[in-house]
Amino acid sequence: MEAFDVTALRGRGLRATRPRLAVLATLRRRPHASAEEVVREVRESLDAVSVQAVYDVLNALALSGLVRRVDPTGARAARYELDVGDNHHHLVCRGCGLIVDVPCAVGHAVCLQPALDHGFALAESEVTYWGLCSRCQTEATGPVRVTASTALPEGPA
Amino acid sequence: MEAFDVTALRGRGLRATRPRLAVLATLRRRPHASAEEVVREVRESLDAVSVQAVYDVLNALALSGLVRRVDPTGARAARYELDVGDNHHHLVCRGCGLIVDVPCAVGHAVCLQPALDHGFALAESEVTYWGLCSRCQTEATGPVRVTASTALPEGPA
DNA sequence: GTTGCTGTCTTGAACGATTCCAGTGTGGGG
DNA sequence: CCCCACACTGGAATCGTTCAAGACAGCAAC
Repeated sequence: MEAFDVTALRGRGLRATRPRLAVLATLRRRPHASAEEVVREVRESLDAVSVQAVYDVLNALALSGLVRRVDPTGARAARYELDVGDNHHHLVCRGCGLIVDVPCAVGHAVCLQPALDHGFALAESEVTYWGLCSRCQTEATGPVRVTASTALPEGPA
Repeated sequence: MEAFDVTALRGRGLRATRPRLAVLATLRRRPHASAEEVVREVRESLDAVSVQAVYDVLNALALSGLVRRVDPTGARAARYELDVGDNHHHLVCRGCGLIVDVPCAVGHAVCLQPALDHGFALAESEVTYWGLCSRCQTEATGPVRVTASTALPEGPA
């Protein structure tokens, strides 16, 4: 695991430093961690790591494609996950902010091709499903954080 | 237009105030405006409107479903648009941040249903297409703001 | 038209996530 | 093993957004 990360980093021309390896290990353990969570977790294995170092590491890893940055509309802080290259999508709970991975719904490129491309060179498409997780459904008292448009009754999306 | 907005506001139990009407007019003229742009534009028709008033208005309108808040991963500031209820998607330029509306690509509910719902009660799905707009494709010198994962070669999304 | 209540706007300050800067250190190719 | 470019540290700044308290103004009732 360690060795794997070391080669992954070197393969992209990045040095294999302790903070970087710790960040990768953290994201493997906890996908969708916020920068703050990463800092907390990394500090449990390494004595002193600055917040800025973590941001720097996350940016460097995101730039090199090892890490994917996700920030759902309305979330306070960005989340990070290892970029495993499967281009999965996310299911986000409007109640508690829980993020769950879901594989591509359809298995073909239909989601990648918008009806009109307006002259864009398309690189990627990203799908976010919004809803309420099972726990927030039962606890109607959960913190409700309505951020964007309200519920959609049915139909095409 | 004015009258239409007035009834729309009152219909949701909101007062029809000048700042609110001005914000709605601004968003009709410029979809995907940031809060700052809205402030600037609104101040051209109204003498004095505070930044906080605009944020308050945008939040109130978003909560009532008249306005949709969009913030693409990596964007500094959130964007706002009138919620016309057609649940369209967005095409975002990685170069300059330009946002363009696209109708739902497929016209059926395939995008709304992830393969696994993990017990979630789904409310909505949101698709963001990433790429380079035609201008940024020609100007290779444009500001490149890589934020999340890097380009995806092909295949399912 | 006037009055009064309540929801809105204003001013001013705070907050949290992220970034910038300058200096120190350390990984790893030579 | 040595050196230096790349990484990390600490501190401060920035930027979008929100909070709080008080002044103001829609609009419903009279």
